[in-house]
Amino acid sequence: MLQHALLSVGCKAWRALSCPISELRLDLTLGCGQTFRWRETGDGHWTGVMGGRVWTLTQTDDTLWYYVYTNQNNHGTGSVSEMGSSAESVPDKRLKGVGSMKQEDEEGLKVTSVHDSTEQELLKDYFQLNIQLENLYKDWGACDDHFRHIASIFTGVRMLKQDPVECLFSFICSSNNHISRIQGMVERLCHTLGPRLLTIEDTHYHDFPTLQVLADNGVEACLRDLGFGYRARFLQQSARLILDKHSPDWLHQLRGAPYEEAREALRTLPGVGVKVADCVCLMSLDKLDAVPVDTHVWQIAKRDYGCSSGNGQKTLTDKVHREIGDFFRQLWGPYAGWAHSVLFCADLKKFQKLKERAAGVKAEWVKSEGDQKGKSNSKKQKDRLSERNDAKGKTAKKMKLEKPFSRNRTVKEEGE
DNA sequence: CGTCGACCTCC
DNA sequence: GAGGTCGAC
Repeated sequence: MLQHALLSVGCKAWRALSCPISELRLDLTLGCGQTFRWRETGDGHWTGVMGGRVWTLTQTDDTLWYYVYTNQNNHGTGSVSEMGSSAESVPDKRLKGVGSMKQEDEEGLKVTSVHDSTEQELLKDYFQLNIQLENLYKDWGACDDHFRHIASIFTGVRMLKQDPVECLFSFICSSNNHISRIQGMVERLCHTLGPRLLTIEDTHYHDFPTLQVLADNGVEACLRDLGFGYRARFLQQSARLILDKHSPDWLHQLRGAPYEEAREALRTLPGVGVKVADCVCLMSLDKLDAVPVDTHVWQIAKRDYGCSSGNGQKTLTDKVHREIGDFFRQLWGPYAGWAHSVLFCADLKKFQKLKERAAGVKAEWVKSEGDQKGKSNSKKQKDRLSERNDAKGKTAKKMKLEKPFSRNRTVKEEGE
């Protein structure tokens, strides 16, 4: 039976990609709620489906290791593609020890020559490794002290370039929901409607369902049975609308459209409001400056940046969405969506333990530098904002920066 | 342009 | 109530 790969057991079967930990942290990047398809199947080992293949990823200091499974030993249906069959049985042999390692090496090389470059490119593309995260962190932190201190702990948080179909339909599921439940829903969605790829240790790995399958009339009832609630209809109707009024690759084509245009196009789909549209733009359509504003991001803007947009309001109106988004775009620039994900990640409950370290670092810093530094910080931030205002020909009136950067804020207790 | 209730299910 | 959207005031 196929088993989840472990680097320590069969490292010769793994392939390596040079990638320092500062450029990518798998735990944060795969666990921050931008994708719902990866699980930690071993210590620091993440297994999931991407590009129609099943992968296990792990990393050491300067290396991203990846293992691509093949369908040999698959106990599922015969509908699995034959792609990669030349690598059959490599996983099992690797995991059984060192006895036949020599032969496996040769086999591994053969496999590598056929698939390695494609799969490596797939991985580079998915993690967008051509974009230098360290440089971006420096830019964002240069005029934003809050960011800099959070970022000193939350390194390597990067945006994935996801498949637009998977991204859209996953985020339609996200309304009124938290990450763990969305994960369960997406898992059931794929298990029920997506083609099976292979089975590892009794876990079935499926690809994401196609638009054609999602658009079927029976899908709503099916998904309601699976606990999707009112989102079941949104999913089916959105798929239907895309196929009827547009085309199967309409979503992909939105990669070539300007941000505003793509955003408005997505909003014509049922179940897609501003927040979901921004998520899809940022996470699958290359809109680097799309900032998805939800209640958490709103809290961050108010609590950590003294942003007063929507103060005294109960709900997130379109106007507040726009103002918060503009606020962060002014602050961070063209990669604002990427920067936002770092703070968003740091606000998640499951990463609070890490954040306490950040708070400690910050406390020491405040202690050693004193209040003067804090004051000049907020000045620096305002300078930066007005610079951007000037550059874009906008008035300072648009900015909602009220109070200076608060240095003694409490660690957030709630949230996912 | 902003508020309100409803929509599903889970904790 | 929840990381939201929709339709009606």
